[in-house]
Amino acid sequence: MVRIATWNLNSVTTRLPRLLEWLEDSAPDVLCVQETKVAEDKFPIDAVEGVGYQVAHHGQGRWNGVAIISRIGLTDVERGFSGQPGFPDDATQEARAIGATCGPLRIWSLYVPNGRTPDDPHYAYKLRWLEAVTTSLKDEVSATTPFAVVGDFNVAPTDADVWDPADFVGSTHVSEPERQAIVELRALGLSDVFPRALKGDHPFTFWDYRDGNFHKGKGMRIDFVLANAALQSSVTDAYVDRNARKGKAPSDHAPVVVDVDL
DNA sequence: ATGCCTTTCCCAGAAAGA
Repeated sequence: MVRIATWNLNSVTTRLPRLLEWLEDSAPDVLCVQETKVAEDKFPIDAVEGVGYQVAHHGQGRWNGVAIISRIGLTDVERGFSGQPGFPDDATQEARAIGATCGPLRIWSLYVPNGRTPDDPHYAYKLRWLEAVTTSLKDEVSATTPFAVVGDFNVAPTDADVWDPADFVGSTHVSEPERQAIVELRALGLSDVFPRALKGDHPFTFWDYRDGNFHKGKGMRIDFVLANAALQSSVTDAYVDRNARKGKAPSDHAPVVVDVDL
């Protein structure tokens, strides 16, 4: 069994104790993380290596930052992808994508731009970014090698992926162009590995810190695992670990866990 | 209960998140 997971940490520095605890408790073989919020060389690699993992990090100072944490090998690391747009211009690149080979698996950890509001330049950037990552990955998705694109996509693929669609009219994350961009990404031959919810009917992965949204069940499913046929056919279980959203100083995202029998 | 926002810059308050 190989356990794959993705988790937006909202600062690896602040979340380090919880990250180490979660690695020990959940024992993923490969964990992709987002929003490390530290410079490339400031990731707490020693601490993570201390619990038996290798780390590849693509970071920048204050925002963004993605990493792959693996205990089944970590080779052929790629930081960013060819044709990756930047913001506010392409000369200003952000650390939002890292790819690696972990044992039998090729995997990418993505942190898709937020978009802010539909009339914000950041929204157009988000759509360009999704189109570009799709183009870039086209040649890498093979039917036979297990392959996954995981992370924080900042898109709720359907109305069932937000607590109340009425609250999202005119917002980002649910607009048709964003959802279509995810459809196009899946059209490379990737399927959305739909997780079990550990509580309730919706496997939400994000709850805003504000207004007690977690307490009120106001979540969104914006983090997911897209798997090619070779990986999808091997899935034995998938769930959102909402317990990781509880307690003191949690991230605002919960990990998505996928077990495969390769 | 799962609890009213949190993190970064850095030391004050703005920017960002989604």
